[in-house]
Amino acid sequence: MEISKDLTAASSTPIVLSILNDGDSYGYAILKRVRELSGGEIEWTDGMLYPVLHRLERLGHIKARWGESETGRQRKYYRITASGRAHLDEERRQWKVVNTTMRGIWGSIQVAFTRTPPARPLLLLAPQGI
Amino acid sequence: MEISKDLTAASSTPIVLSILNDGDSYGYAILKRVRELSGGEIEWTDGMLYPVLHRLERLGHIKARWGESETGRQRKYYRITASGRAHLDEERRQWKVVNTTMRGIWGSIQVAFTRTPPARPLLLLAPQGI
DNA sequence: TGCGATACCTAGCACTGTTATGTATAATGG
DNA sequence: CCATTATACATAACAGTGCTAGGTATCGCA
Repeated sequence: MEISKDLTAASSTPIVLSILNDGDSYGYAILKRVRELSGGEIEWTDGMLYPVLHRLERLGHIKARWGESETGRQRKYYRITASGRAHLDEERRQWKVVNTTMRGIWGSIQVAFTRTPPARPLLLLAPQGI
Repeated sequence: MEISKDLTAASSTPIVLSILNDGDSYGYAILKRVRELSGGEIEWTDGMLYPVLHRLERLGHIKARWGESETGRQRKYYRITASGRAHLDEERRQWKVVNTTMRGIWGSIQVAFTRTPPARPLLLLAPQGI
């Protein structure tokens, strides 16, 4: 499926950070991982990904190091930083706000399934004050 | 909450089309509706909204007509077109693909909460090897 | 009279994905 | 042995778009 430019722009950073948050990776592998995670629906180009990686590195959200594959190929591995994790958290919060808002407009179907918490939980594992 | 530029760009079109899909409206009212729908989290500026409306009109997704408020103020009302509804459907599909993908990565970070209870929970406070 | 809310509009800036192109190596198939 | 594909990284020019900052105007209220 073709994803619009704007949606790609909005999702590329949190997706890359999320992938790196699961473990170090490199450009080509990230492209394949995105395709895999989306069930083949999202197809990124390398010309779009590399500038994203360079920008994230410039901002200090990820750090690069050169490494070698089993076959001897040079690879540039990226690792998420503490700053990157904080940024990812912020992006996730924003994404959820927007997603919730949009689903609110779309979904007259969606029923809020709020459940009143029990007045007295069966197990008081962490009482306040401790 | 501050929503990033990219996320705003990606969500502005489907949000505007969704609001107009619920009924005709005009610029200033759309701004208030977005704030209301998001629970006050999304604050659009008019300088951002009007170009969006003009673009959607140029693309044929909405149609404008001048009207009058109860007080005699001039208002530019917008109505969604058939083309606009089709575009909205397409945007929703894309949004869902991306959202599902992102939730997939985020979910993998969290610990899976399987129904299978631990064999001896009380005694497994420390993993083997300690 | 002054102020905030209502109601619309636009120019220039900065950022970013797309497209196209370049470089190089390893594996595969004929 | 050679051609093709996959792997692996990089950048320049282009086009689209929100943001900032500014402008115009009416209405209700104190």
